[in-house]
Amino acid sequence: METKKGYENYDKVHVAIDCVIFGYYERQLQVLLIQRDFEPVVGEWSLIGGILSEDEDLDAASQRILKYNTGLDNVFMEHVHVFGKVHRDPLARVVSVMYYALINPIDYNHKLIPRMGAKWFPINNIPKLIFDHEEMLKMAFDTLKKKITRMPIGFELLPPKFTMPELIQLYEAILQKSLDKRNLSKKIFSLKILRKHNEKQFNTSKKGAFLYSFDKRKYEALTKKGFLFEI
Amino acid sequence: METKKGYENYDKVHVAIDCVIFGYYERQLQVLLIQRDFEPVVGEWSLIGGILSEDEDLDAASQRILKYNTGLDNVFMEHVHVFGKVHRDPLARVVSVMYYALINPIDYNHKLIPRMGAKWFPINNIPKLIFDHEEMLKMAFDTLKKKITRMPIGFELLPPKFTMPELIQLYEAILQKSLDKRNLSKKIFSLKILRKHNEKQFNTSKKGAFLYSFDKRKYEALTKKGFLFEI
DNA sequence: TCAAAAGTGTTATCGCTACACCCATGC
DNA sequence: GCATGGGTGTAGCGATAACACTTTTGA
Repeated sequence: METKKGYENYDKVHVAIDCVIFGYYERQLQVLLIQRDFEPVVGEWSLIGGILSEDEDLDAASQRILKYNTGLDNVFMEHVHVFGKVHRDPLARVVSVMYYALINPIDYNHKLIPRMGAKWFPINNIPKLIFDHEEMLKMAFDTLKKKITRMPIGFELLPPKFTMPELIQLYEAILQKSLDKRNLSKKIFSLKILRKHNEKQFNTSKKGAFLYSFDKRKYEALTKKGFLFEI
Repeated sequence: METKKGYENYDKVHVAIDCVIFGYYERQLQVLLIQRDFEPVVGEWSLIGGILSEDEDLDAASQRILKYNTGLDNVFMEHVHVFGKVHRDPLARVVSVMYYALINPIDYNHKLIPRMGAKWFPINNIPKLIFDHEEMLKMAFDTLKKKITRMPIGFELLPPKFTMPELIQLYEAILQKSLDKRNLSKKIFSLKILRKHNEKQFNTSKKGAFLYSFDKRKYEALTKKGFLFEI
């Protein structure tokens, strides 16, 4: 800390939290965005964000901001990067801590209260964003893609019960390429983190597809061992 | 940003940069630490750190802090995580942005000016550290281990010319296990990012080992393609 | 009976791992 | 000539990727 007694002579800055909130519905990966209602960029779209309070843990702030904007808590959320250019926000010096979050549609259909014009946009049709938010989104999306090829975090984006074709379609939506359903389902099954139910879903086919749910305990046992796979 | 005009009503906090600086000498991975000279933890060891100025880019601050403490610039440095618990520093509210840096011994032997009792510690013999710095170090070390199994960043820790046995020994020091020299050298050679020199180094053997240097251009071409390998 | 999606196994290839001997040199 | 570390090739195995047909059922 160089050669000072305490921090009185050092600057303070605003610390923002910006969240790239991913959701999955209509067979597309979507991102929740909000329309700014204050200067200098009224009406433009931005990531969901907020400012850290002095008496608030950083992780608590990210949960608070997510809850305020979506009504959800206990959401999968992970820090990705920090953005700290001096003039990245023209209003003030703001260092932004960027997270991404994964939300599943059942939860948000029931509980989500979109505030201040929050709206879902498909990942391939994102409007112009303020500041460096496009860079943030790109980085978060890259992180999600990289991560999902190594760990089965996709479940966070699906409802509690889902079918194998849905899971595969989700992976295709995220990785933006088609995947071999035999190989992928084999790989997922081999992890033994799914519980098969004796129900079928008939939304998309006459034959119907079996429903599965995600066994969080087995999953956590795996990740503790540092288990990885690759698509 | 919730529903405010500007940021006047929001808190500001100190933003610190803390660097886990890795070096490699005496066949061991080492970490540069510093002895605090101010309250409340005078005499205890800490990571190299400093406070962000209001008119300074975050990345510039990390470079400044590294240069101030080691005399080096143009160093490989990467953000890992942010630590933001309210009371992590008992003196003040400080959000800390943690980086790790890789330094090679030729550079620091020539230029390093250890300040304020900065000292290298072998990774397996780290003293008690202040605040959450042990957690930071653990996370940085884990990140380094994970990263080096996928990308050949090890060169950053070696002098410009190095031998294959040195490179292998470095990997063993980082991953803390012995590796098959045939398989590892094969893998490195297959990347074609090394230039072989017509000189040998006789430090450690009578036969002598060929010197190589790292072809940064070819390496960057690879990483742009997102190339990965695994040890 | 046809259309549309679900479900399921096998084979070939590739990459990784494991493993041991000769080489060059200084002493 | 011997001790020391440097340098190199191969074979077996496991994992991945490629690939197509049968099942179910509603219309």
